[in-house]
Amino acid sequence: MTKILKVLKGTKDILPQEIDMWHFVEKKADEVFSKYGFKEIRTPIIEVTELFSRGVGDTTDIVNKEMYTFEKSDRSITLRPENTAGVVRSYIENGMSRLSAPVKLWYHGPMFRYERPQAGRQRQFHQVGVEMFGIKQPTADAEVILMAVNFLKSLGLNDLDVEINSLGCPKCREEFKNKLKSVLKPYLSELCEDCQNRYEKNPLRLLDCKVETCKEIFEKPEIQEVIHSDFICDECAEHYTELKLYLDRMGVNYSENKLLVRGLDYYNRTVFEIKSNNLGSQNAVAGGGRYDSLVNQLGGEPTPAIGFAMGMERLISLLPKKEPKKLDGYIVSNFQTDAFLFAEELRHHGLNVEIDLTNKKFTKQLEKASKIAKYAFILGEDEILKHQVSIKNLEKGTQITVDRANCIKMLDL
RNA sequence: GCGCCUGUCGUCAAGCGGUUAAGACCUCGGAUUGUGGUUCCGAUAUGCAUGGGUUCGAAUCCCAUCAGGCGCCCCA
Repeated sequence: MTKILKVLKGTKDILPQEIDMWHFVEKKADEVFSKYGFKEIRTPIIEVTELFSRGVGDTTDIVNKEMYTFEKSDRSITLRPENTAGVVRSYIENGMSRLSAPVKLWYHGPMFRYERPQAGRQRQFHQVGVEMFGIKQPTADAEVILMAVNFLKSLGLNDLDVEINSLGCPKCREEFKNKLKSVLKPYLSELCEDCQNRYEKNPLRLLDCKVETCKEIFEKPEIQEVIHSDFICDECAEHYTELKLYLDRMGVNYSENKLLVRGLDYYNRTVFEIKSNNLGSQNAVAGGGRYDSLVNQLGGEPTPAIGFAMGMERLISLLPKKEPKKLDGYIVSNFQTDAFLFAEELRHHGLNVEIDLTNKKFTKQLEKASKIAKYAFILGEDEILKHQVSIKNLEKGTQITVDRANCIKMLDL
């Protein structure tokens, strides 16, 4: 037997019966984000590898071990693992810094990360996200978080937890890193291998570790003291306080999580995550934050920016299932030419209509109609002779016979 | 990369060393020569992921391979 080919590990077909959910989320994103003045942008799925190693940061797992990278005529090309870097590239390349700030962009599309798939995690997955450029004030942070919450609400997702944190700026972060390193130093040999690595490369991410022995060490009072110390500088603290003030006034429920550290190197100051309790271990539906140095780092004028991304698969898995849409009409007839012509006429008037292509028996055609359509349009011998059509409401079982010419007028049924 | 679990029809499954490999849904055909969605009848796996082994006998036990799922890590 010929071998059956299957989808690649970690990828999935989005089948017709679930496509309505995707359209729903995309439409809501457009609706809600447009209300805040965001415009959609579509950037390529492939970019030069350097964009991600420079943009996302080469100490991150994403860049280190999760990228789909290949060589093509001497260039190293990568399937985008996230879209902030791509949007920033486009912002710079298209001179959007000359536009009046803020520049507000949103996107949706597939991303690729080479990881072991599990619940809520695929190798090809889809994100919907936003980026806002040019505003350094915490009003931008507040608007973006507020919009994220409102978008989720518009989908019917109300009971999600919003967590926020401030990572400070490069200056205060450096100080914090050093403090953390010095207090952890005595325990260095007891930490897990990953943590020992992180200790050198990115101490902030130590706090994310889930290994029990590491967690225990982090519980020690002198370490807790550093973790919970308000290390951020006055300016950063003011920014953070103002953000919280806005969120309070806007009625956004949130909790502060000092351990919330993003795995992407480009974040500074505000970071946030939105989590659900109904997702299993991959419980973040949204993650985002401020990245004030990224534009400059990628060769643009220094431009403050903030954004977030949401996992579409995770969002959709939280939504109630939608019933598949039914066809407006199904033509039931053994006169195929007439059926064709009449179906076309109905289609020209905007209806979704199918006809039987195999000339099945009347009862079979009606049975099919009842399964997939709201109305059966019956064209039998009588109707053909009199230029009529019998319209049967398949839910109620009622039926009327009318002139075919009039039928069009009555189609607001 | 590491741990755990699982592979029986298109789908969901029963099966626990000897069965004709249940059942349900879907699909198709018929009862019903112009009235469906409720009813009734019938069809559909020489086959239990693949390859070895144990046994008189394997879907059932063992090993390997492959595939899928879940968890760690990380993230959306």
